[in-house]
Amino acid sequence: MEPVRGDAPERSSLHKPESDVKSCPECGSSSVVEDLTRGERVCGGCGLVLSDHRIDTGAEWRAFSSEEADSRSRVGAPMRYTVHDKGLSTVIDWRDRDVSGRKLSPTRRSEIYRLRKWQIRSRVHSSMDRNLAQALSELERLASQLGIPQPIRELAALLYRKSIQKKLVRGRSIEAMVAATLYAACRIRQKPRPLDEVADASRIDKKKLGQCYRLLLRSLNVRIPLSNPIDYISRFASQLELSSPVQLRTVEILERSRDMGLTIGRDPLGLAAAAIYVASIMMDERRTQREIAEVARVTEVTVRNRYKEIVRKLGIDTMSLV
DNA sequence: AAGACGAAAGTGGTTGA
DNA sequence: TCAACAACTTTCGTCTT
Repeated sequence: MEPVRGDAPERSSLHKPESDVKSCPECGSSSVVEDLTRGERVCGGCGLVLSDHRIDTGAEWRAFSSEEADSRSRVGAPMRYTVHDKGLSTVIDWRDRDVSGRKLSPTRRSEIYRLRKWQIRSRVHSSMDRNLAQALSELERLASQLGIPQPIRELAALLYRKSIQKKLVRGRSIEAMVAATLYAACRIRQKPRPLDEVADASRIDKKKLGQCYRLLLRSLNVRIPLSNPIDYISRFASQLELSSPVQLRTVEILERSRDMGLTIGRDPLGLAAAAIYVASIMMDERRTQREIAEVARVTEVTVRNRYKEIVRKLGIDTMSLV
């Protein structure tokens, strides 16, 4: 397989273990081999692929000798959108000496002094950068509270930069726009979080957040498809401590429901919740409507309505459920 | 007593005149 | 800009396990 570079969306697969596993779930071996050229992490014991589609952070060129490697290498930290100057800063330090340690001439010295002054001013003192610096720290706070991985944070930061350029932030709270970009980034990467969850973690109410999110979609011309209920399953299932057979059955139910046209115009969260409810009963790991409604952030009524439809249309025997 | 059920009224967003 | 509309929520009384 070709290594994946750039920001190719990673498709979540139910059985793919999280990428930061320390030991192999299959044989227990703790030797994990990174195969960067193939973008995979492989168990050294049994060869099980622990995660694939990893982003290759290595160089995009090949070198055939160490001299060639040296000459081609470009030094510096990787560019990041979550640092307000993209991490590309070169800082002029305070010593009045050049690289070889000699004292600078007076004219050179005043020149350096001037450069340093303007570097400091231009970095933090322009209003856009001040806004950005504040927004990015809020982004970090929010993202870590929600447990959102770095690549998604980077995407959110990129979206925020774009919305500053489009002057979307003016007249709106920074927090609201940050929350909206984070919510959007999660959905783009197919790891959606309920809007309520993001709203709770920030100090923004759901309504404002929704407004900012829609504004973002319209102004940046990004087309984000409806979230897929399946993308919620593994998170909800683990919150409810449901086994993986239940998750599998849930996915099955969702796929059949989609084929029967039960999903159009329905809230993906409600569908996910209802499918989990049905599957949990079928697999004899019953959870109450209330418990499920709570993690999916919908009401019991919605769970009920969806699950009734599913049972009726898919011809699931109600008796076998009880 | 907890969970499930379903009716009725309220909410916020979308659509189309 | 406004009304109709679909989906979801809130609330509440009743039935079931």
